[in-house]
Formats: sequence, structure tokens, C-alpha cells
Amino acid sequence: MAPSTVSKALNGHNSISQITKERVKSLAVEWNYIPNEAARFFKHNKSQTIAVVIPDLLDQFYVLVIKGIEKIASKNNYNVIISESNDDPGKEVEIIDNLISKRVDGVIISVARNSKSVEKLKRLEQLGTCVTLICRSLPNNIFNIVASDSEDGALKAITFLKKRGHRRIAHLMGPKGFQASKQRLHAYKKALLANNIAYDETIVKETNLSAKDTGEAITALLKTKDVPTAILVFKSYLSLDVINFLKKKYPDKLKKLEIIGFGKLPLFEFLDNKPLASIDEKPGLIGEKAAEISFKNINEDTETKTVEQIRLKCTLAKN
Amino acid sequence: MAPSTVSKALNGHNSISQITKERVKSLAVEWNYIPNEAARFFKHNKSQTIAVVIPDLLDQFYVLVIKGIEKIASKNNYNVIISESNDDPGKEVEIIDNLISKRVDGVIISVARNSKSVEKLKRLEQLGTCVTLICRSLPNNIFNIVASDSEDGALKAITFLKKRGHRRIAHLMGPKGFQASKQRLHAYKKALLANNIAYDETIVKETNLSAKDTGEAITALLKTKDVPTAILVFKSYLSLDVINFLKKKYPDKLKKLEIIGFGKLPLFEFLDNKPLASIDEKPGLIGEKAAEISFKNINEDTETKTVEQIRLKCTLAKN
DNA sequence: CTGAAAGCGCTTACAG
DNA sequence: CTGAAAGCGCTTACAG
Repeated sequence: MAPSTVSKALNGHNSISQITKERVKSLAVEWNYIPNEAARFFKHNKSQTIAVVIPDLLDQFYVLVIKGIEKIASKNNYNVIISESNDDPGKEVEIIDNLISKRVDGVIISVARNSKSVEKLKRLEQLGTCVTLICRSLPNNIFNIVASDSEDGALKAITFLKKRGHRRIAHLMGPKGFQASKQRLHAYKKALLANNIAYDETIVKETNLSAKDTGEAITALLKTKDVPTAILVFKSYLSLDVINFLKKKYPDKLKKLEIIGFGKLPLFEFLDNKPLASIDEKPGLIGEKAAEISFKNINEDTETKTVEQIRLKCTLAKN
Repeated sequence: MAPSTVSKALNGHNSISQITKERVKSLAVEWNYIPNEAARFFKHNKSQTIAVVIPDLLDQFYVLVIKGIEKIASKNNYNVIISESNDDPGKEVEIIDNLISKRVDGVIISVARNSKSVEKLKRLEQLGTCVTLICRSLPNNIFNIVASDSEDGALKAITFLKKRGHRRIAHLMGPKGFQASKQRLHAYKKALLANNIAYDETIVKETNLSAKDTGEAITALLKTKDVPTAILVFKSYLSLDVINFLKKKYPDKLKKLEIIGFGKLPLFEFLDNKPLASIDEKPGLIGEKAAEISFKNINEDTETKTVEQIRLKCTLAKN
């Protein structure tokens, strides 16, 4: 029997007689034949692979994103490969070069802080690879992106805090250099406005994300004239640092400063002193949507391609 | 210029003149040429890839293992792909089939509970793929394995507890069906013996790992005549459930029952009520060792292959 | 319905 | 030192 016949039988080509198909398939089982995917992919000039690039697997937010991606990928019989940039722009460029040489069909990436990968990502797109950003955006919005809707999240958080009686709600913002920090600061302002609370920049403090810097920001907040009673925090892991700091330095404030942060983490369930609530950004859904965009693009003519910008609504989760 | 010349120039073959090499390399840069790895791997009949199969990425223990593996892999210019079995034996078999068809060069796997993959793994080895187990063993020790030395860990934990004055040290064991449960129970017994503490099976309780079952086990422990003052716990995530349970049902016992568990988790630093200490199983090192075994085997004749069984010493980490 | 032929992008043994 | 040829394991367009 010719290799071509075997190949067609195995792939269920309908030019092959039923009897031949069955014979081939049973022999394949008997001989433990498993096709060489590398050869197949090479022949087809596609890798049947989606690559995910994230800063760090220890951040469970991204693990949940990955689970969402894998759910969709496995439905489509696609493989998922994961790389960690550790927020190192140089490493990220290396990773993308590697992905180019692998000819992956799609890349889903949460870009490193201070990413230098824009050109590489453009290159990927030229080569026909679908690029989808998650969570973190890049200037000019030239790529697909799936992220949570910070404005929606902030609005829900501030509204909830106001209902609980808070009027002095501070914001602990991320580094001013980050897009996300600006976005969330803006969302915070808008949410205050919608709740008829005046914006007061003296209770907005920046942190470079280190525990030390966060502590200093909190100290500064506690020293303001009209001390805030609640705080909207840039990112959930930061909330942990805030709580740790309060426990050590201002244990009396622990109950007097209610915290809501962006992001809900599985580990929260084990904490005694936890944030009042979290803005659940639906990482699993973010992953699913990003994967769906990838597959839509992979199966589409490049002519008709449009850039998709998706902002998913958040929910407020009591911890 | 012939493709063969280009190929050799790019790969730094020394039959190529310096001048040609430079010309080729500069043109490659100018034209943005990035070689097609799929073709290369296919040609070489190896994928330059190590696969890691673990139960769940949300378990940070495994994330740390992966980081260890990636450290070694990237040094060797190898790729790492990750799959999650979710402890589902059927899923695990599927994953391994997939890895076979990918012709990966090495597989590092923490097998699913009740794994049915032994035959598949043997198959992988026949095909020349190096298989290395991590943490969880399979009957007959036919595969390479890297795990922590439970006996060493238990000894350090029990000795430490005795120094703190404890004489009644209970053990919360994992499901009897698991190899690891038996191993750690045995390690616990040996450590008691070494410390001249009599073994008492009434203070050894089993849990099926669910929070509910763990709670019942703890309740039973607290109802024994001579209530234990310390407890050696099968796995760190279990310690969290134990603490949560005590907080809810027996808050007064929280300070009277000191806990040491196998495994140290990054998230411990955020807990108020944390285990007294943890047996640090060095997940990063486990990953590194497993990767090193893979590479040694990949670069070796299959003739000389021997099975490696590595048990890494633990340290006791204060939380 | 079956099979012979060509080719995917590389590398390597060999000839010059 | 350079290049022509063959081949890795598959699939597909084509011939029969």
C-alpha cells in the first residue's frame, strides 16, 4: 500500500474505500503507529500552536488566563506553549524571536513592563501570526487586545464603598510609567465623579510596586489631614503588601481602612485580614476571548482582518 | 550561493570561509531571515523540546519546579512545553500521546493520582525519549525520579518540634492509596523513633484532601485522650485547610497546635496564622535536577543508560 | 478508489 | 572552500 493511501486513510479522506480505511486504522493501532506531527506541521507550514507570553507564572492571575486559553485551544486541537518574560524586555524580545522561528500560528501576550517588542510583534503579524495582547496595552492600539474594563471595575468598587458610607476613598496607583496605572487612575476619577465625590489628589499615592515603597505611600496617606477610610488599590498583590504593612506598623488602622483592589486571587481565601472585596477581572474569560480571537484570525483571510479591542466587564467579589 | 553554503555559514561550519560567513550573516540580518525551526527539527528528527506534565499550575510548588527546569533548558537552548493533567488519568494519557507525536526529547512528569500512564511512558522510552518522574513515584522504580527526601524532611521537622518541647506529635496523612502518603507516614514513624517518641496510631489521621475531610480528621485528633500539641501535615496546601478549619471551629486551639507541613509556598508570607514551619522541598532544585537528567540522557548512548533515583535533602523553613 | 511523484525548508555526506 | 544531490515523514495535486 502506498504511503499516500495510508495518509489519506488515516485522515479520513473520502476518496478512500471504507475497507481500506479500516484495514489501515487497525494496523496503525496494532503497530502502535503515531504520526510524526513535526513532519505534518512542517509540510503544512503551520505549527498548530498558540504561544502565550506572560510576565510570571507565580502570578496566579496569569495561570487563570492560561487555563482559559487552554480550554479553547484544546477544543480546536491546538497546542499551547508558555513563556515567562519576567518583565524583562530583553528576554521578551528573545522569546518572540524564538516564536517567529517556530512559526507559531498565534501569540497571546501580556507585554513586559517597558516592553521593546513592538517591532517584533509587527513582524510576527507580517508573517501571518495573529497577535493578541492581554491586560497590558501598547501605544497606538495596533494590535488585538483583551483586557478588563477598568472603568467598570472602579465604578463598581467606588459605588460599593460609598454605599458602605465611605466618602474619603484614596487610590494607591501603580507606577506612572505604566499605561495601566494611568488607565486605572482615570477610572478611579470617573468613578468618584459618578458618585459625586470630589477628587482629591492628596490621597492619590504612587508606588513602584515594591513592598517598601508601598509602605511609604500608605504612611503618607495616613498622615493626610482628613485620613481616608477606604482605598482602591492598583493590583491585588499590592493589597497584600498594604495589609502586611498595616499589620506591622499600624495594626490599629487595619480595621479602619477598607481595601478593594483590582484582581481577585485564589489565595485570598486563606487570609485572615483580607481586602474587603476584589474587582474580579475574569482572567479565565480574558484567556478564552483572546484564544477565540486567535482562532478567528487563523481561519480567516488576512484581507478582512480587523483589530479587535475587547474590554470585559468586571464583577465585585466579596472576599 | 547554494542553500547548503548558506546553511553552513549560518551554523558557523568551519569549512566555510570567514568572508562568506560574514556576508551571509549580514544579509540574514538585512533580510530579517529567521530560520524555520520546524524544518530543522524535522530534519534532525528531534524537537529540541522538553515536555513538563504536572497536575495543576495553580499549585505554586509546580511553578517553582518549572522555573528550575526552564533555567537548565534555556542554558541548553531547549524549549519547554507545559501541560496540566488536572490529576485526570485519562487526560494524562492524551497528553502523553500528544507528546509522542511531537517526538519531544524528554518528558518530566509528576504523574496524576491513579495514573494509567505507565505503558505510555514505557513506550516513550522505547522511542528514545528520556522520561523523568518528579515528586510522585510509580511502582517498580523503572523510571528516573527526582523527589525530595521525605525521611530527611520529617526528621528535621520532628526533631525541631521535640526541641520546642512537643511530645505528642500527630500526623495528618494523605490518602492511603497514594505512594507519597505511605512514604511520608513511614518517614514520620522513623523520625519519631530517632527522637525516642513512641508511635501512636490513634494520632495518625487520613484525609482525602478535601477541606471537609481534613476538618473531620482534625476534629478526631482533638478528641483523642491525650490531645496532640503539634502536627506533621502531608502537604502545605492541607496546612492551610487545617488552619482555616481551626479558625472557624476551634479558634482557641489555633495557638495550641503547632503545624509543620511538607512544602513551602510563596503565599505563606501573606498569612497571619501560618504553619510554624515548612519542610522546604526545594522545588526549584527538583526541576533543575530533573532537567539535568534529561539532558544527560539526551546526549548519551542509550546503551549506557541507567535509571537515576534522586532524593533531595530538605530544609526546615520558618514561616 | 489507489498510487507515483513532487515538495515543504532545512542539513549533511559527498564530489569537485 | 563551495555546491549539487539526497532525504527527513508527511500530504496533495495529479495520473491512472
